[in-house]
Parts: sequence; structure tokens; C-alpha cells
Amino acid sequence: MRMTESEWAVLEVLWRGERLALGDVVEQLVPVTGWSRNTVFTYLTRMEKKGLVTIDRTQTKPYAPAVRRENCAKEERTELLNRVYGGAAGDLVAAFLKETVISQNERDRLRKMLDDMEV
Amino acid sequence: MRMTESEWAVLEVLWRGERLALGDVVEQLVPVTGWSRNTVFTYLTRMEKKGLVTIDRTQTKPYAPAVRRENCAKEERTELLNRVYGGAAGDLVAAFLKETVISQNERDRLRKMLDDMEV
DNA sequence: AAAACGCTCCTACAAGTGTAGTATGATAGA
DNA sequence: TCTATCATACTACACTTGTAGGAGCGTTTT
Repeated sequence: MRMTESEWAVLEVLWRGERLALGDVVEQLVPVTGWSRNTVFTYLTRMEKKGLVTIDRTQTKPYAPAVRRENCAKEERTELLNRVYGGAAGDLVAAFLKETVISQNERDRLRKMLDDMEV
Repeated sequence: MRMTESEWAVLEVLWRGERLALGDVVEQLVPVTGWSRNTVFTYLTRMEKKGLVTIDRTQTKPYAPAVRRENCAKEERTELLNRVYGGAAGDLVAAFLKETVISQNERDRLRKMLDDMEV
């Protein structure tokens, strides 16, 4: 299931470190989103139901992510790849390369990755 | 605004060619989605309101996309790039390369693109 | 202790999405 | 021409998402 941008924003905060108290989450999220404290709380509890967040109610800092960032990133990548490019990764990568400026270093890194794929 | 998978599916059909009659859309969409004819119709009219579809009610084949596939693909790419990678295209491309098998030809093409970016 | 503040819970409500059913008019075969 | 089918329009309804408000409870600060 695709995540909304709001949910991603919440997780982004949780991914930044250890368990957090509501106040911590609010503090980091409000400048970005402008949400009220209750809105943040609602997101957290709804996301618990969906298995995106864990809430350990015995702790003073109950909130933590229930999913790993890299897994979510992968799902998002795969979803885009399949839906928009029918799985043709070459095309997708080409599109990104075409429209983005990538530094010398990055280019070298990518070239190396391509080379390593040989055989 | 992000499009849902369902909306993408509808557009995918419209992008395949010229104007279509409802029956045409239904015929191509139902095998993939299993939706009822009415559901298809509802999507089309709702998507007209959102500016995703044009309906020319004077024609026998009234339905056509209102947006170009490549533009939508670009939006989706950009959205992913920014939300998940904070704009770092190199990382995103690297992630795709790492997890996907890309043919010899594709690799050459991508290498060439990287080379062409020099200076 | 009374006031103030933070946390949790419950409730709410509009807009958007998924998924049709129904009614009505147009059309095309039988 | 009668009937079956298609298209369009309108309506519906549950669920999700965005965005809180209020009530009750524990804690900290006067």
C-alpha cells in the first residue's frame, strides 16, 4: 500500500533517531507541516493501526517507526518502476539522468556500478 | 497532486491511442481491474473534473487524456526523488542500478549518457 | 492545593476514493 | 415498432485522509 506524503513526513521524523515522546514528534513536525498537536497524535495512532508506527505505551517515549526507511524507499521505487515504466529500469534511470544534474563524483560512482554489472 | 493507481490505469488506456468510446475504455480496463462499467464511467467523469481527462460530448468517441504521459511520468519521478531522496538523483539512480538487472545494451546506453554529461 | 500544561482518548466532519445501483434517453437489431 | 443494449446522469455508501476540538488524567510549577 502506498503511503501518503503526510505519513512519510511523520516517519521521516521517527527515522531520525530513537524513540520519541509526542512532544518531540510535534516539535520536529510542526515547523514543516503546521499541524496541530492533535493532528500529529491522530497520525501516529492511525499509523500504528496500519503497522507503520509502534507505540509502546509503557514508556515515556513511546513512538518509534515500525518500518525501516530503506524498505519503504524500495517499495516506492518499485511501485514507480512498475506502474510508470512497466518494470523497465533502464528507461527510468535514463529519464532521471536526462533531467538531473549529477556531480562528477556521482557519475564516476554510477559508471563503476555499471562496470561491475558486466558479467 | 499525486494520482492514484486507479487513475493511472484509466489514463494508461487512454494514452494508448485516439479518442475512445466508453465501451472501448471498459473493454480494455475491465480485464485488468475487474471494475463494472459504471465504475469506469465514474472514474472518467471524476477525472474530467480534475483535468486529467477530456470528454467531448459531441463525439461518438468522447474520451481522451487531458495530460501527456511523459509529463505525468516526470511528476511522479520528481515527487519520488524529492520525497524519498531529498533530490539526490545520484542516490536514487544508484539504488535502481543496485536492485535491478539491466541488459548489456541498456548499460551501454546509460554509460553513454554519463559520458555525454562530461563538461 | 490550584493552575497550567502535556498526554491520551474519543469524537467529528468535510473531502476524496473505491465501487457500484438506478433511472432515463438513445440506438440498433429482431 | 418493440425490445435489448449502450451511454449518460444522478445517487449512494463505506472507507480513508486531512485536520482538528474537547474531556479527563497525571505532573509540575507556583
